[in-house]
Order: sequence, then C-alpha cells, then structure tokens
Amino acid sequence: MEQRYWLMKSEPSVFSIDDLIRLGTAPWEGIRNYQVRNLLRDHMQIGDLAFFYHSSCKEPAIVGIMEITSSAYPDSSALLPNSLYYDPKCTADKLPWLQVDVRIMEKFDTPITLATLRNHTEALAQLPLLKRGNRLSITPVAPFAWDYILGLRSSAVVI
DNA sequence: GCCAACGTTGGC
DNA sequence: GCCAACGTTGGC
Repeated sequence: MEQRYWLMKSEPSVFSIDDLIRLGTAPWEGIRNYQVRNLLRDHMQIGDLAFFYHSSCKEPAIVGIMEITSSAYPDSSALLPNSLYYDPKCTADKLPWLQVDVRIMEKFDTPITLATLRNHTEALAQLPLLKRGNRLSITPVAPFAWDYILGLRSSAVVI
C-alpha cells in the first residue's frame, strides 16, 4: 500500500504534542470542515505518517511525527453539548463528522518553525501549508516534501 | 442557484 | 487586535 504523508494542525492550547505523548494514542477529533472530512474518509489510510503542527500560537511549527492507526469513524464529540466540538445540527442518525486515531512517534528536539519552512519556499512551493489562504487543518505532504522537511532538522547551524 | 452577510482560521 | 482568505448560512 502506498505510503502517504500529512500535516495536521492543532492549537497547542487545546491539544498539544505533549498531550498526545501523555495519551500515546488519541482520537483526532473536532474536524468540522467537509474538505478535511473527505480527506479522512477517502484518502487517509492506516499506517500513514503525519507531521504534528502547532498553530495559532507564539511559534507556529512542526513539532513531531505521528502515525494514523485507524480508518475514519464517526466523531461523537459533535453530539456532546459540553464539548468544544459540539455541533447542534448533528444527531446520532445524522453525524457527518469523522475522526481517526493517531499515535505519537516522535517529538522533535527542535521544532521546525513556519519561519524556517518559509525560508525554503522554492523547494516547498507545493506544500499547502505555505500557500496563500490555506486554512485546512489537515493537508497532504508530498513524499519529496516530507523528506525535505525532515532534512531541515539537521541543518541548524551550531555556533 | 445567486450572493451578501456573517463566522472562522491563523499568521502577524 | 487586525485582517486576508476562505467556508457557511439564509433570503430571495
């Protein structure tokens, strides 16, 4: 089966990589966008790898790697009035939202910041994260871009 | 089906 | 807090 790669955003004030480290495996819940829902449903596979990205924070950055460990299944947080992800239009019979389970694989010693990624816009021109107007919380990462970004980890200059 | 108003995301 | 770039809603 073809290996696929993703970038998945989360606000660290809501769910950070350290939260995932504590849990080991956790549902990636709260997706409330149909394009992203369709990605989960139609293109994400067990065994895919994903960058964990911290968004809406002081230093937006890729902070680690996780593995997709389930196929898409209903996100019942939409039915819980006390949940941050409650969707009043949903019922048990009409629940369009999906989630997958993810397992932490690695937390980077040094995050790969958005600023660093922007220093490589030529090589990473096709990375959706760097494109104007990108707001999707899950986007694909081409194999070339995956390898290239991992290469940035060791490129820091030690003074 | 159109489209204006409104809500959300997310970097800065 | 600002604002660009969307997505969603709802009147018509």
